[in-house]
Amino acid sequence: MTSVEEPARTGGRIRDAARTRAEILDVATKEFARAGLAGARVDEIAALTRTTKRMIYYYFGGKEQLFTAVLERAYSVIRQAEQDLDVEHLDPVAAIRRLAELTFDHHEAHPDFIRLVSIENIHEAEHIAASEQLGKIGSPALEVIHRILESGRKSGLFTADVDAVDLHAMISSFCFFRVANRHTFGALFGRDLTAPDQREHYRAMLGDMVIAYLTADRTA
Amino acid sequence: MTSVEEPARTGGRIRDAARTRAEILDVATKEFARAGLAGARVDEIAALTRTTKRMIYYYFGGKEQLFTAVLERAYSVIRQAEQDLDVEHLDPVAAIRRLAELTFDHHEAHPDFIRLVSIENIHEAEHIAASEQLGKIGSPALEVIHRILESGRKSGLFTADVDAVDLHAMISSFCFFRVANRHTFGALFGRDLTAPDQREHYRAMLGDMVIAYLTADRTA
DNA sequence: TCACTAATGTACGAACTAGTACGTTAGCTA
DNA sequence: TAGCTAACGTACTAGTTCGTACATTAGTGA
Repeated sequence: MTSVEEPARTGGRIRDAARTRAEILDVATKEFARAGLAGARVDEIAALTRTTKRMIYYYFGGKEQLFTAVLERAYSVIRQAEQDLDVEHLDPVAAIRRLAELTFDHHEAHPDFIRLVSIENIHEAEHIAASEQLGKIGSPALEVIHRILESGRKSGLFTADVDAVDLHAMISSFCFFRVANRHTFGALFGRDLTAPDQREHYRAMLGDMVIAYLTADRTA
Repeated sequence: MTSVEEPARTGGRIRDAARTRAEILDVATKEFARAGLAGARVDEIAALTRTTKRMIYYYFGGKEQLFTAVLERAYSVIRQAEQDLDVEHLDPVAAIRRLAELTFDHHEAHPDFIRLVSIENIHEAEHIAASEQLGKIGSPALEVIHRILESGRKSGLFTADVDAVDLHAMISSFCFFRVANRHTFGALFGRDLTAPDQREHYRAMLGDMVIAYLTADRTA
């Protein structure tokens, strides 16, 4: 998610509002993810950019607004990935599995996003609530899930009476926990949930779990 | 988890090491859960007790050690609940469901514990790692799960080739996410995962999910 | 009952930290 | 090319925050 590419610096002061803003966001993302909202230091964020603290206040207004901007950009990444997903050509079982894997892959690839969301939950989602961009926009994945569920039930494949939001929660919980809680889980049980050689194991486990739930024999 | 009962104060200074220590722990638990390690204030914790900041340093040494002590006590609660669980008389399916419900109930009843664990993960479990009491002690639930899985597989009921730690992760992820991420989930999707009238719905969903996974038809 | 120590209280300081007042300049536009 | 403004830098402050030096006393054991 690094947005700043060119370190082009010719000597004198360079002016590039977009680049300065993006660089602050990049650094702030790492810093907030590392230390939390209260733990992150505005001075430290500024020091890690090419510019000064003054610019953080100039572009974002303050520490909290900067955090909100960081969150907004982090959420836009997964939303884009969900939007780019194409599962219309797949059968319901394969489609759900594909969608679950998308969440699995995204969360694994973006641990900073996971940390930011954890931190935002400590703050009871007040920044999301205050954000025009993030408030109750839902997720592109929800509509996709909804359509797959419809089709799966119609064909008799899916027996579960579950709605899209709950299924999304089920998928997210597994993917989120695996990344977010890997430290305490590893420290307590001696197992690294994100060990590379176990990746396929957990990826398959997620799919198996969701499909088993959706297709379970419910005649008993 | 409140340990301090008697506010007995006769006028002069009262000395009760155990009570003072416990009161600090009670207040610190709430404060750390509310604001995180960096966000919590030692002065604020002290102000909410009957004693002074000096006592925090006297009994715990510092802010970080106090946080570790808070974590240790919080973990001891769920460990005790797991130890008290008796599922030996149940069939494997009922036993697993009962165990999952125990985690579900505990996490719902102890949101502060969930927040503390989230916070500890932001700090990459460094306090657990440094704690003699918490380092790799595992969980009483693991042995229970192990025995149930053995028995379920032997009887042919369970088809899944899963080990106790992974199943524990599956159960925990659902229960943990539901409480830890309820704020962002609610803000984004407009659904309160911890709404009291949905409690039984999610409790059943967890059990259905785990049992479906364990008993799925894997002949195909 | 006397002395000793664990337990407690007070007051303070050094370092940090978010935010801002004020000054400067690059680069665009008329 | 003159001047205007968005973009940027410096230096500072008011308030906070962790931690501690020092003083005090309740309760216990000899």
